[in-house]
Amino acid sequence: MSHFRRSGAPENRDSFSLLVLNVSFRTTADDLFPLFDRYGDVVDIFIPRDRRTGDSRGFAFVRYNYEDEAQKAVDGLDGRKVDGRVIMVQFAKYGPNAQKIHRGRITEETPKPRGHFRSRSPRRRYQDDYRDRDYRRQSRSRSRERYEQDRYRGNDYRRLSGTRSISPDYDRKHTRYSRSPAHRSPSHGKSHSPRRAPSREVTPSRPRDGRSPRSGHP
DNA sequence: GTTGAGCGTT
Repeated sequence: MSHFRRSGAPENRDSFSLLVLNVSFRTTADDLFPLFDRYGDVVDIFIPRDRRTGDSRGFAFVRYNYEDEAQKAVDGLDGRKVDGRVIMVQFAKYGPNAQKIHRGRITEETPKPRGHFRSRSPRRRYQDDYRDRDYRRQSRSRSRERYEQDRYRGNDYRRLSGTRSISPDYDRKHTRYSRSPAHRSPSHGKSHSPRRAPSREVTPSRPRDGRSPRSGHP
């Protein structure tokens, strides 16, 4: 049978995705590739990462062309120790594979009893927030090839987040005011008051200013 | 430097 396998084949909707859980936060796709590739042809490996920190979330997705290979990987890599942590490999349930998800609820064939859904993680909540308003800024000029290369090549996703500061304004202000002691007397900070003479003798015992000594405080 | 149930992107 000369049947060339092509992406999107009717036999396989897209590809069988495997969900790898319990993986270390430092584990990258490159680390999982050689492990999963040994059991079959890995189409692609994707590891969801946080957009803020850029760190992995602790799980990865591995795509196989055939279910046989995927099953083999599950049986061989499930329970295997990777990066010092025991990973759990199982078939992905949700995602592009299902393609029939309705707001977290699977409207497609659900092998699981209805009425019961696993609760979501609190970490996913913030992701939904920025995800609705940040994806639009992404440039579509990128090609898929470039994405793959970047993904496999970029082992240092966290490096970019390392140069991040708490706040750009904070640094500027801090540098500006760093020249003079920030902890000054409260009266100096309110020297803007016209009724008081700045940079002068602060001795209240001098009525020469024509000001009462008690006018310093309400 | 940290954490640990879960289901994903161009």
